[in-house]
Amino acid sequence: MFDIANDSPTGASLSAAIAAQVRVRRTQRGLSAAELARQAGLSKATVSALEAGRANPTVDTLDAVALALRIPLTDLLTRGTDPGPVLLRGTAMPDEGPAREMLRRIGGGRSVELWRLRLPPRTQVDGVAHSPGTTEILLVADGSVTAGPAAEPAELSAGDLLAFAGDQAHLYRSGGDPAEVAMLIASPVPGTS
Amino acid sequence: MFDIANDSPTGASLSAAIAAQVRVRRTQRGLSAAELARQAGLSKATVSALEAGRANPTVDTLDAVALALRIPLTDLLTRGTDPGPVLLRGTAMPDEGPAREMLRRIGGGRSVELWRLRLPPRTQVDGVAHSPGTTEILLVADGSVTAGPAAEPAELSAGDLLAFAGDQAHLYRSGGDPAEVAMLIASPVPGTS
DNA sequence: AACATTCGTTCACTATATCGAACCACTGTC
DNA sequence: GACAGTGGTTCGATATAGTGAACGAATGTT
Repeated sequence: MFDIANDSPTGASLSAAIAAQVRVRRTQRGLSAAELARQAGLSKATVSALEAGRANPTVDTLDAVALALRIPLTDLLTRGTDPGPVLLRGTAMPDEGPAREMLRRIGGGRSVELWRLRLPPRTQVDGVAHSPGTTEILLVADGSVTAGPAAEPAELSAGDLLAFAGDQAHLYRSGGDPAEVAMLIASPVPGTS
Repeated sequence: MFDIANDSPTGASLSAAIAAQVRVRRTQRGLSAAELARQAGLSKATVSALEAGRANPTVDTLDAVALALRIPLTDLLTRGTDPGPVLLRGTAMPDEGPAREMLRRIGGGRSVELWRLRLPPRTQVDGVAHSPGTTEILLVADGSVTAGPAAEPAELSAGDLLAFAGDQAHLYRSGGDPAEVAMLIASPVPGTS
């Protein structure tokens, strides 16, 4: 069965992520912790605990911090994601009721390209390795293809979905029939870091 | 001057926004408040207060709720819904040779989520309006669906691709057969400008 | 040198977010 | 009817997030 990777593993790592975010964005802005506390209308103790990762702040305090840092609230909650490939077969979902499940979130600062790839029978296309951090997502619309990292390609048929890191050698190869694939390339924008 | 538009106008409305989000996403998932509390490991009182908009939850509780709802934590904090319809219909590819064609490029500074949506026959799911600037891309893997902006949905069948602005009311509705849709949500990261 | 600021942490106290239980409304089921 | 189960709200009790003050350490000022 498919264990869909949720990027929220533990609550503990959440406060750690918040701590890192706050500290980074604060120093980026050239603020001292005391000054941040002042501008946010919080006590120094709160900010100190926040950045030490031993806090479980309320949304109000987080909002105050975000406002003082001039960043959107959600930016403080982005956790580091370093996923492996996601392979989703056509029948992976449970049977009952309507279902909507997130398979993967790709961090901010991305440029997204949407491609459509058509392969005549028995054709192979070698994908160029993109810049580090690039994620490719394939959705097989018709036919069947062998695609993915060159080291470990996957057999896909219509309805299958594959997400993998695009910063390595990869390929798309059709079988006996023509194949159509929707491809999405999410690459990091070089400037945001 | 550049006052970075924080999507948190007032601190008070924040809890209201969270309340609305939680309630909508919960009913969408067909959960009762009691069941949500159970799955999230919270007390019914907490969930009740949350949905009543008279709570200032900690990130841990919010995270628990988001996890139980199978949605990213930040989705509970998004607020503001603006229109701006854009529709792109993926049609047939040319016939000869291998082809790789870029259909659309979405500007940088995006966060990308990959979802899978499964619809039993004759089922409608109302999509929650995402933050402004969000783009949704649907690829119908199986069956046929009527999807898109609520004001102007499109008829899609297997292999069809639809991209539209997700920051408005939208829907996914299946016909007589069950449908499977891969859904991609590209949302702007407001910190980058 | 002594003094004044500012920074960041730690501590007891207060405010409050969460819990557990009680409660009422509603829906079956016998 | 009585009864058991679920859903949602309200209310004290409790755990804890936040505060305010004190502290040592740096740094600058006279």
